[in-house]
Amino acid sequence: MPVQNAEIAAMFDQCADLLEIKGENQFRVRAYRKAARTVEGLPRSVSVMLAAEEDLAELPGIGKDLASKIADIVAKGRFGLLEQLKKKLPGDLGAMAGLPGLGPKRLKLLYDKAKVRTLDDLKRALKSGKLHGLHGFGPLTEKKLVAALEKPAAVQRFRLSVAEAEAEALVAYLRDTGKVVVAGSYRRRRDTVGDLDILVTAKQGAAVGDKLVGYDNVTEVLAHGPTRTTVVLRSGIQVDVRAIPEESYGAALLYFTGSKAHNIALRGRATKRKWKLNEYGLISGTRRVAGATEEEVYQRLGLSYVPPEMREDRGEVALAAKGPLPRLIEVGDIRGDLHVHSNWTDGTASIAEMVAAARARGYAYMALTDHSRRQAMSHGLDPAKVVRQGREIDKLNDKLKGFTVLTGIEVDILKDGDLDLPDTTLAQLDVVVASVHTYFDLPREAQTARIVRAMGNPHVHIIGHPTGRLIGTREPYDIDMDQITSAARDLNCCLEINAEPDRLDLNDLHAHMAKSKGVKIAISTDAHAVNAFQYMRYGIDQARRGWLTADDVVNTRTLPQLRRMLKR
DNA sequence: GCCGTTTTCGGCCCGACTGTTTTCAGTCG
Repeated sequence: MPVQNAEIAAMFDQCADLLEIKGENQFRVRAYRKAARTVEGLPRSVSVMLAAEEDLAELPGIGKDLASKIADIVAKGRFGLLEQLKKKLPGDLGAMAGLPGLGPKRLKLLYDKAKVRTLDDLKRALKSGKLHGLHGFGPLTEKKLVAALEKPAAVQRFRLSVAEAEAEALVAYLRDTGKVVVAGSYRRRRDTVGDLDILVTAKQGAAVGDKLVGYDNVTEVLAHGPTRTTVVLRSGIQVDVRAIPEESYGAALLYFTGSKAHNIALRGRATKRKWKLNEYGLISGTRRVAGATEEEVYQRLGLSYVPPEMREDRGEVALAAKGPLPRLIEVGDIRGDLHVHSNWTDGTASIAEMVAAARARGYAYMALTDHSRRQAMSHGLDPAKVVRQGREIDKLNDKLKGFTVLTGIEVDILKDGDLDLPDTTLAQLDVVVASVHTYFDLPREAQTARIVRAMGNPHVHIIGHPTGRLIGTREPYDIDMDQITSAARDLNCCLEINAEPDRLDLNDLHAHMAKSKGVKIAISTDAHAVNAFQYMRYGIDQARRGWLTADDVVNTRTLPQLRRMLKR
């Protein structure tokens, strides 16, 4: 099985950790980390790129040496340097590196002076008092380590929609301290958020932190200084609040929005101009060149404005240096929803109610795509029921002015890639979404072949939630997205960005991969209730993170255009 | 280990907070 980009990235990250503990040149360490991010963010797998004889050394942060190391990993499936490092530094240093207060320096000290190599070693050393007197290990550090070992901090990320609820409440609470904005991965609209980074422009910086510490939901205060305060809320989410002066608003927003890699790229450009970029502004000597707005900072760095969703150091800085970036898709570009359920199967509302909700959003059309018969639990439709539902839709359409209900189905993809309804039934429908709902654990080749086979059916227009993941509860099934997107392009089949906040599937990287091959995307809510149409914006978020424009998305089209595009 | 409209060598993002020191290193984001 070809080596995955994510595996290579993980190897480079581990390598960086070990090199750092070993005390290697920090820039060499950083080079491995940067390369890991580059490989991880590629729209195509390096195995495929190598097979096409592409030069990996042209990728940002990857030079001759790392390119040959990647080629080696792909060829052998193993990474020699990492194996050597592991031999030199046996144990479970990765797990220990996750503990608060343990960075490379203290880890090395533990390793060399106290022979601590695993979490169990550390527990014993703490208990026996072996660490007393070890440089940098005072009573408080020891206490924190003991606490962390007893109750390991759940390294959890929160779904964007969950983080949103917390963020909105906090913003309201802090509003009277100044201008409040949520930055970080939340503003970049990542599908999950690790912590909330909140920025407040306030004259009295300390007052903001004080107010945060007094928030009802705070269970722990991790840091509390004059300009920066960090707390943990009852839900477990960590909140960082930073107070900054008005004239630094733009620079601070930029800095706090990240990503870290994007910031580093920007700072590199500043350095080249003999400037310095920090959260207070773009600074030349002691003079502030820019800082009040983000636009101003980008402009002075010779860049066009980069929307937060693109700030991942995936090539957007180079693109912004060439000229204006393409206008990313917006919620207002959407003219209809192509994946909607009703109470004919597992939805909670009638077709007419769903239509009313779709019209209220200003849509021109909606495809009703209830489940097929295999979904017995949700009363999936058999061929006869499909016909009956079609008649009801016809009647409804006769009465509707300026809105069209498209007939459709979300048909199950069976184990071998066959579909759950006969072609004669599918041929009668306007929109056929084909989805996997069973056999999630097939091996990669079989799972991929199954979906490609379904796409090969000329009646299928869209593959629904292509990876099947449920964020935080179910891993995506094992498929080769490179193959899937190539097949989608060759077979002229659309892929879905399912906007349901638990799914967000395709994710941003996959959406970008699809776009880069010219595959058309449908952004759909999979609405099972009238209020679920509002999830569209989460789908738009991920589409923007995948650099999609309105042109890449089929349901930005007028109905006649859409009909033409879906034809196969 | 990467990279170059100042450079193929000598740089490499930057500041806040904490705990351990006794003026600062380490960690973190």
